[in-house]
Amino acid sequence: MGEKPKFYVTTPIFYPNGDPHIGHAYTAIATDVLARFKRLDGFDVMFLTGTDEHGQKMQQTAEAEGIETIELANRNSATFRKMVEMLNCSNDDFIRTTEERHRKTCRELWRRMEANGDIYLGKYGGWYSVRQEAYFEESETTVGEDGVRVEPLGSPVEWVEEESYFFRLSAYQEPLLKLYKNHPEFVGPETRRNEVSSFVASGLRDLSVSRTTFDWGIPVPGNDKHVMYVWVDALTNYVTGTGWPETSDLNRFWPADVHMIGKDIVRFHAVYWPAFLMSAGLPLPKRVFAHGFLFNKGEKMSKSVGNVVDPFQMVEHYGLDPVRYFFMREVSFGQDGSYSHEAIVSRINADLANDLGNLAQRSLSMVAKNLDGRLSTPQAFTENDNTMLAMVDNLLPGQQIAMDKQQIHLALAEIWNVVSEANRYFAGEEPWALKKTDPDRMATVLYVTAEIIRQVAILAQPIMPKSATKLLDLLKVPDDARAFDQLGEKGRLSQNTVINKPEAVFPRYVEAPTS
RNA sequence: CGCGGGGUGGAGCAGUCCGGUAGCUCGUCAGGCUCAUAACCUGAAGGUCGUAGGUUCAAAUCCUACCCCCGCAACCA
Repeated sequence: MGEKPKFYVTTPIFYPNGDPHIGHAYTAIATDVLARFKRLDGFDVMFLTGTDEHGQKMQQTAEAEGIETIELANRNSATFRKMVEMLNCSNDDFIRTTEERHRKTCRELWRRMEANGDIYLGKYGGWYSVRQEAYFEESETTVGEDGVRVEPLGSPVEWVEEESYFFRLSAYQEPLLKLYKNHPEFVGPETRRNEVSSFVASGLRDLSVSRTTFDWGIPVPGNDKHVMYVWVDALTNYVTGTGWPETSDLNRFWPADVHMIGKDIVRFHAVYWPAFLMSAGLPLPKRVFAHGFLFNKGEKMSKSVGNVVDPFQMVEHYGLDPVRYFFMREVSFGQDGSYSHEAIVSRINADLANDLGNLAQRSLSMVAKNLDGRLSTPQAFTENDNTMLAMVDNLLPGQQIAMDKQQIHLALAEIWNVVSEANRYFAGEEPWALKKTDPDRMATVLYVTAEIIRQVAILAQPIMPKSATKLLDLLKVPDDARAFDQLGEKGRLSQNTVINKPEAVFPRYVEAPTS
């Protein structure tokens, strides 16, 4: 037997300056879906997530709360970890940038970049916004009537000069452009690649990569006055996860196959990160995929508008699998999307309860009532049966293609297309009428339907692990027969499987009385 | 002249690169079925594809101008 191909996928590490919001959950769910899909598809998978705990904002927040920064980090990191668990993410590790292993990796990466001549000491001066944690060009700032100079978003800026190490980003313009050209799949979706590539083409300035104005970070090797710029620190986590520079059996996972990110941090992942890696002489990730933002009824969520949705509450309210399904199905992955109570309820009831849930219920309950739960095919398949079966049997290749391009919504649409077809098939065959006229034919129709449910459930596992498991349990599919190699004819439900009376797997969402 | 995305039946979207009967989901209306989670199936109504020009035998699709909406503008998924 051959070695399994490896697949390494990551979420961005979350900045635990505050509580997790729906966007964090969205990224985590999507990444989990990919990881689970690949595992079921026979890959040796590593899925990493975690928290990015350094930087001035963390230090300031802690000061404001009157606690040690590490206490804040511990507390908030734990909340993010809880969120990931609550979402039933199958991450293999949860990294914290305050861990010793990460410090080691960062410092080694820095040394490599330095040894390669890409790090030099200089002076950085500019209009600095504490709130944005960023410098601005003087031309970007304006002086208000109160005499206070502010950046475009309105936070006050002050003139700051500090000694800083710089990374010779300018030297990587050509290599980066070549990367985008030779590996167009490096950044997805395409619109993001165009953005990145035109940004790089417009010229790159060297990047300030250290700070002396605070100390909550990883010290620069050989100069303790400086701590590393948070993005050098944060991005490196992906390598830390594979044990580098120590020799480890995890080393095999680098380079990452996909970095899943939100569109706001494309530049860091698609420009800075590959540049850092080239400098340090490490292989580059295969792909960076940026998804869009989620809007609450079309409005950007923000604390001031008060439409921020807490993922814990959302899942509490609708249930985890419905939420996972909703986000993966509703929005074209990669584009911005919108969510609302109405849209969620509609998806839950139409797709889950009515289409898939009810298909299982209507067919399996007939098996329980009329066949003592026994699945069998007393007759040869008709043309209809074969057409229907062929449709499910052939789902996998399309799923693989869609998932490799992170087109999760398309993968789901294809599955549900089969579910709809199965409902049509069922209605057309009228097994309830066959009960009286041709019981053998009825049994065959029910078997075919059960077989469709089996395969749909197997394919739905990445999206809705718990619910899909329930369906497979109902069908008495053995635990070791639930991977994708069991799809198609090979894994057909065994004759004379005896199932129990089915229970509803996807209940309808019923609006609570408003009073 | 900052950059980008978008304006398609009541709602949300696909189609636009590679012109040629305008498609999907939800909703609405009518019918069917009764196995099932008041679910399922069939059919129908409903769009001058933002506006105005142009190219063409033919434009949602290409070109020009304009209007409107929404994001972003070096560190918030």
